Amino acid sequence: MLDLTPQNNERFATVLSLRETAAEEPILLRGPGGLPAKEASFDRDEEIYGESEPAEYVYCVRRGAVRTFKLLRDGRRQIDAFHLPGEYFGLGSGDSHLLSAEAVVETRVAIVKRRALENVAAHDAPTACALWRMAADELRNAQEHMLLLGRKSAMERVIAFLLDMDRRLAVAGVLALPMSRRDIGDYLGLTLETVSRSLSALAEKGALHFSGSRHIMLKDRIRLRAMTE
Amino acid sequence: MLDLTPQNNERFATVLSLRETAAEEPILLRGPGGLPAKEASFDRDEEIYGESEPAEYVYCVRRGAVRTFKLLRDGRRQIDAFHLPGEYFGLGSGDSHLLSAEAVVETRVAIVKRRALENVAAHDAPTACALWRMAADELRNAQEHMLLLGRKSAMERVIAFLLDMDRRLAVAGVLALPMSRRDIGDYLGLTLETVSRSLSALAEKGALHFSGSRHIMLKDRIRLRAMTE
DNA sequence: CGGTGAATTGACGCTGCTCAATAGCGGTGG
DNA sequence: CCACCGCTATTGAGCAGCGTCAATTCACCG
Repeated sequence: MLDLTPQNNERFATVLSLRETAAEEPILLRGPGGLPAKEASFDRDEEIYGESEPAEYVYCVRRGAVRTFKLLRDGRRQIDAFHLPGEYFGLGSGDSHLLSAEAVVETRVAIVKRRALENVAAHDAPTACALWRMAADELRNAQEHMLLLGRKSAMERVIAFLLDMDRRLAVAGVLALPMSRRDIGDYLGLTLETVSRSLSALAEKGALHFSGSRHIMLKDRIRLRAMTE
Repeated sequence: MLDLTPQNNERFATVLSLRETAAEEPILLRGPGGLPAKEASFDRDEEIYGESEPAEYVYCVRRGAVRTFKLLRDGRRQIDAFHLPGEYFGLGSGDSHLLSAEAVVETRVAIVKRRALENVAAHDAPTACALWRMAADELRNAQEHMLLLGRKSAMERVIAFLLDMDRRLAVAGVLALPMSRRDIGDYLGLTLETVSRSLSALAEKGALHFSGSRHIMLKDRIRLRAMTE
């Protein structure tokens, strides 16, 4: 399961931030207090950690994709974020995790011991500031997502999702989605059928093209953006 | 509007944290780096700051209540939090606010210059850690709220809201809500009519008693709690 | 190819929204 | 002290958007 073999000596320094504004962000774990990162691999749908488990590690996605989510007793699921290569997860400030995390596809992550990180932060202000910023960035995403979940229509939600994924992982204008329609629905507060119908309607209108159900090319991003704000 | 008259020399030190677990939390702005706090008052429905305004201050509620929210162009509103006495708001890590803030009722807040706070955090690890924790606490609230907005029924949302408010501001078992049904609806992703109907249904079943539409006494909190999880 | 899980599509129903009328509450002034 | 007024909350009727259930169809991978 957890493959903790020391893989190399590279540090988190090469992995800059939660977002592609990487270069300007504070660099977690570099410098004198920098911590050595190990790596671990997870299969598709494999659990990385469970809600309310003690939080032993902090993670950074290298390859693949991770979903973090909460469950209700009857099985309803809310995915609160997808974490893509270069993004951190698992760094709330409490002792135990508040969410569960699973690999969406075959995934490799860098890990660092949480306690070590906290020890550094406790007397190194720049590291602590970096943690603050990263938490604040996640908070901003959560706030935007609450607006989506509380007040947007199904079509608006799906368009917002497509634009976000397009920005974060499109290569040469093509979006290769790692997650299923069910995952998307559980992220957007919809059913998988509603997601599918919305995507079909957009394709029908020529707003996007499919090449296989998980490969999407958006047409006219400007107009799409105007439909979610 | 902003009454920045130095009111007294007390410091944020007396205001402990975002939550009632105050005593155990790190104390923002105490000690050598502690910053002097001024105070300001706002009328009911008065704007405290607007979305995308430069973030000049960080706030702590003294008396009253504050709502922070986002708007869509057509007027749809999502309130992402109510801030009650003792709670901080306005401390994302960016240069400009991500939300608007308004006083729900006549409200008094303590304020501190954001730049001064950042200057302290930049070389004082404990202060930076306190900021990290506060952002992480807000993030936890946001994650719980996403589950509510994405996956809970109207009745479950209203019950969750009542239990949360009961915990945070009930005195002698009675909840005196400062906000309108519309505010509650915009917080829960519902209309004011649905909120009203849910409350009436709960009163009908004897799960709560009204004494005036904004004074509520919950009956059997245990059973109510079982209805939201 | 063939099999299996994912995605699409259709029919129908329910939850919560919209629009509208009424009732209640709190403040104000005669 | 009570009558009035404006705002807030309640309640009702009808409807629509999205969920549910079910049947195909599609894509991926051996």
